[in-house]
Amino acid sequence: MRQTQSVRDRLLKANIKPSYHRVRVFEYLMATTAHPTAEDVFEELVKEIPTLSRTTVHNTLNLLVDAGLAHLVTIEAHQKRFDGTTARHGHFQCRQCGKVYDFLAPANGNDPPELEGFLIEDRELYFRGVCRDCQERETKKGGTDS
Amino acid sequence: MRQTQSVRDRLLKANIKPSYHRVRVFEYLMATTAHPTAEDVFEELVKEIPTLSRTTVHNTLNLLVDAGLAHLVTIEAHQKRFDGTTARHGHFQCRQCGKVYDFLAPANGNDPPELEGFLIEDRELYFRGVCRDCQERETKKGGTDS
DNA sequence: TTCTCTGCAAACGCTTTGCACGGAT
DNA sequence: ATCCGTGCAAAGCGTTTGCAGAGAA
Repeated sequence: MRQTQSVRDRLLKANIKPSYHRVRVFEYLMATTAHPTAEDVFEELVKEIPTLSRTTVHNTLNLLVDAGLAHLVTIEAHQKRFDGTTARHGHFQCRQCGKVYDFLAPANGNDPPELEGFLIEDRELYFRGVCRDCQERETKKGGTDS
Repeated sequence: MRQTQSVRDRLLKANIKPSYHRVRVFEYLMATTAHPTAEDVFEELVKEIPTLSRTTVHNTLNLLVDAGLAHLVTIEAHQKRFDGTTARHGHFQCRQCGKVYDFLAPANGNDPPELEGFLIEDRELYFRGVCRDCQERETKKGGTDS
């Protein structure tokens, strides 16, 4: 419950009233590494909060992103994914299984010279390809594709 | 017109029949640095090809991306942007004016160790913040926000 | 003739908006 | 009594799909 307390404080600092729903959404987001979509968050939380609505989840997630408390992951074009981690890191999405992996961003702090004078607030590194599991699956199958 | 020729060749190599529409879409994509959306491409090309339809533009852009001839830029969640450049580079989007800037990716060839064994086919670097122009605009205004 | 590119219109999926209810202060 | 978080339903927006017509080989 003390985590809840710190969550409340962080919301308060961001001028977001820490209602029960908002606290739960924020907690869930920080606890998971699955880069959930708004729908994912809703489906998980509605189990324990049956009256929860999608609108509230959307509202809350947008509030969190606007306040800088959550990250927007746009590695897929048709939907928003959210990330409660504020640490700088990247995402890899496998084009076969669709899974999104986290990785720590390489520690090359230097930003490109073209962006001198730009205020950089957010850095996202997106890699796409085929994950190890899917490659092994391919290898096992060999040329069995007829 | 010789560029058209090379465009045709590249399409042919990718097993895409170089129809007139497809050639024009691909040419346009390679000529611009504006990271157009499908709608942008449509609105530009429909001026010279009045019978062009959005469906064809979408189809063609998806073909190009699947063939690796174009890049999908998902820096915004609600729409797809396309990029005809195959060179490794990054994008910066200003949260005030919405403009997307290109920059050459920093030459940090080393990929994160967590992704060892992963087949990395595509690397995208997305920065968000406030561009120089918008910062200057803010500075000029000072506290004039009423 | 056959193949497939094209285009219209409708369907689709996710997000946002409008509005009214209800709890908290 | 006022404020504002909440939830339902509908609208919105860009993308995809189904199907029929036209053009190329």
